[in-house]
Amino acid sequence: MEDHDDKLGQRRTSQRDAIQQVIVDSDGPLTVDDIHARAAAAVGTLGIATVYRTVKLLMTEGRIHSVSLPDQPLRYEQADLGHHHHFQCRGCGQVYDLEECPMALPKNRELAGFLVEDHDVTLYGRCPQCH
Amino acid sequence: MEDHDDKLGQRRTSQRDAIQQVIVDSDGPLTVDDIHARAAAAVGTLGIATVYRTVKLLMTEGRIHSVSLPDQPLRYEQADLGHHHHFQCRGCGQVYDLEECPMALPKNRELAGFLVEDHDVTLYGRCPQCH
DNA sequence: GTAGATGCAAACGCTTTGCCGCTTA
DNA sequence: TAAGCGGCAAAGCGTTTGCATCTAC
Repeated sequence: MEDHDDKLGQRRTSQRDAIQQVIVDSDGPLTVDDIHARAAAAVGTLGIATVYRTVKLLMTEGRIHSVSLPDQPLRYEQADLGHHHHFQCRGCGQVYDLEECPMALPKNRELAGFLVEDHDVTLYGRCPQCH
Repeated sequence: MEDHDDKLGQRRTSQRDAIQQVIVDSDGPLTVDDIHARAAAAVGTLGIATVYRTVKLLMTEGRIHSVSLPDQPLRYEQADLGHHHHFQCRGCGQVYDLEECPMALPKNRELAGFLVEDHDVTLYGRCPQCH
């Protein structure tokens, strides 16, 4: 509730505030369309190009990360969530953040000759509402 | 070395043979451009549209799967590889298949209220050649 | 007042599709 | 020889960019 109060770019605008707020308030990564739809409700007009530009700006400033799931548009989430993974519900399609890390592999270990520095895990199944 | 001898679609052509062969011979998932470049070497002319059409056909017939990595074009690999995961080298960018599954989570277990049916893991680091 | 930000529409790049000639069976 | 298939070029679609207007500072 603090970091996104910093000025983004040179000027603070209601559009950028709204976009950052939407991302901070979400409990999972959002697509550009998600962000656009939610932020548009908070500001009067919001062009999709502004969302793309702001997302790109947030990316280059390192405030958000992209999250990719197979055959789906990129999603974005704040960068300071720490180590976590994602769960996509096969019922409603929503993507949630998960705190637990179900990986048995410590960092910087070797696996079959490959030096593993990092990992990405996506789980699929049913969210509490859908099962 | 057997399955792709089955006829794909109604007629067998050198282009489709080449595309299937490239996918079978690879030791990791390939992008459309990868497939195009490698298969073009085997046939005289090969339009990129043919690769897209053949990949889509292979997908709908369930012979290949798509593999997505963040901020990168989709890759494709044969479907009958069994449970496995992927490793991307941060040196050369190549994606490899890994036999071992470093997941500590059994199927159909609950995690924080979510019923986990399946998972996807991507590891990042250095391949044998790059470290 | 001035430079940065927005919105609109045009441009762009990757993927898909239409069309016609070629090739397989 | 008939219909599937491939190549080419046009169309689509999501994302980016140019430009004129607006606005934060």
